Amino acid sequence: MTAETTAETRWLTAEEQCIWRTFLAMTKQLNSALARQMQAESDLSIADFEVLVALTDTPDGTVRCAELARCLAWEKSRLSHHITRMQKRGLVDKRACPTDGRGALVVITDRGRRAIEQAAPRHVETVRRLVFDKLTEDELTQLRTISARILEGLDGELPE
Amino acid sequence: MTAETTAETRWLTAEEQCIWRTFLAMTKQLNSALARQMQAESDLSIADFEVLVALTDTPDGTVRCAELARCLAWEKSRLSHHITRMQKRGLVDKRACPTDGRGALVVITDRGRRAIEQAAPRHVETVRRLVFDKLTEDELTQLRTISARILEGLDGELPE
DNA sequence: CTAAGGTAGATGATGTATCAACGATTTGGA
DNA sequence: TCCAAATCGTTGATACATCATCTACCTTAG
Repeated sequence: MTAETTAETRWLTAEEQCIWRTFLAMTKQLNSALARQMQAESDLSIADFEVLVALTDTPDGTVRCAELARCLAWEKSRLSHHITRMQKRGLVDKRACPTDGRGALVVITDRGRRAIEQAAPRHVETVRRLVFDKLTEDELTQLRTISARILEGLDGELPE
Repeated sequence: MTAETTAETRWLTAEEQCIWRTFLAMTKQLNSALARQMQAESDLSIADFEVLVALTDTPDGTVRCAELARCLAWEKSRLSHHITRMQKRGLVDKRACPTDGRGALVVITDRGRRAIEQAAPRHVETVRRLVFDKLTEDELTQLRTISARILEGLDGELPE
């Protein structure tokens, strides 16, 4: 219908389609399962968990918004909205930054600390059960190699 | 801090953490890259694409809502909302089901057909470039084995 | 010192996913 | 035959991600 300016499409073979569909189903269902588990057992989303992990990685549980956005690879807007919601739930708090009048500091609250201390072991246990316990040593090595190689090629595909 | 009712947590070793983080980063960035490509080149989301693929898999481009929801593994509510939006964009249409008064049929429109015929080759090309071209034959086989094994264990983790 | 340009974060609008509740219809068993 | 239960799809509420835009503040060239 439209002119093919590039070469003929290299469609996937039946074999390749099967691999691709299996891989997609696995990643999708694994993410769902991890999210469900954390929501059900700890009342946190994966995003909440990531924020809390980043905060507990520092000695005082305090991180600049910009730094947090960078290390989570989130848009600053997404972070801002998310922190607002987490603040309403009492998991984090916000403070003015003493060294930069534009800045804001995110601080983990006691409630936030209790939440992640309860969530972390259960999350790790789930990851172990669903992934690490299922694979042999060799397969884990293969998974790392494969993931790293694909990831490498994605660096050139950044959002502009 | 809280009583450990289960055994000690089997935390991930540094090695395991590295594998896990690499795997998570890969799947996340791969999904983003695929979504961005389809949005930029074909003005479709991955979800739109999946719906259109399911519709073109039938001879008349018509599928019952319930069947569509089942084969996409979507909630019926999500499908309903999504189809409404796709209908507004002229990609699909809805009809009453002649054999079941409760039912609804989703039909692909000419515009929807043109959209997927343009999108499909570009999507396949991207999948090839980002994944299949990056891996050896052996690695593809390994990826299938690994994905299948993890997926198998997830069947028991269905949403209730 | 001041004006220009950059950076930090907040906000509102839009599109999307999930959940609970609902009305309509079909189905299966008494 | 008739009613209760199950199924089908829709709707509204809520939560989340992204985009464009905005304000406040910092930095630096002049």
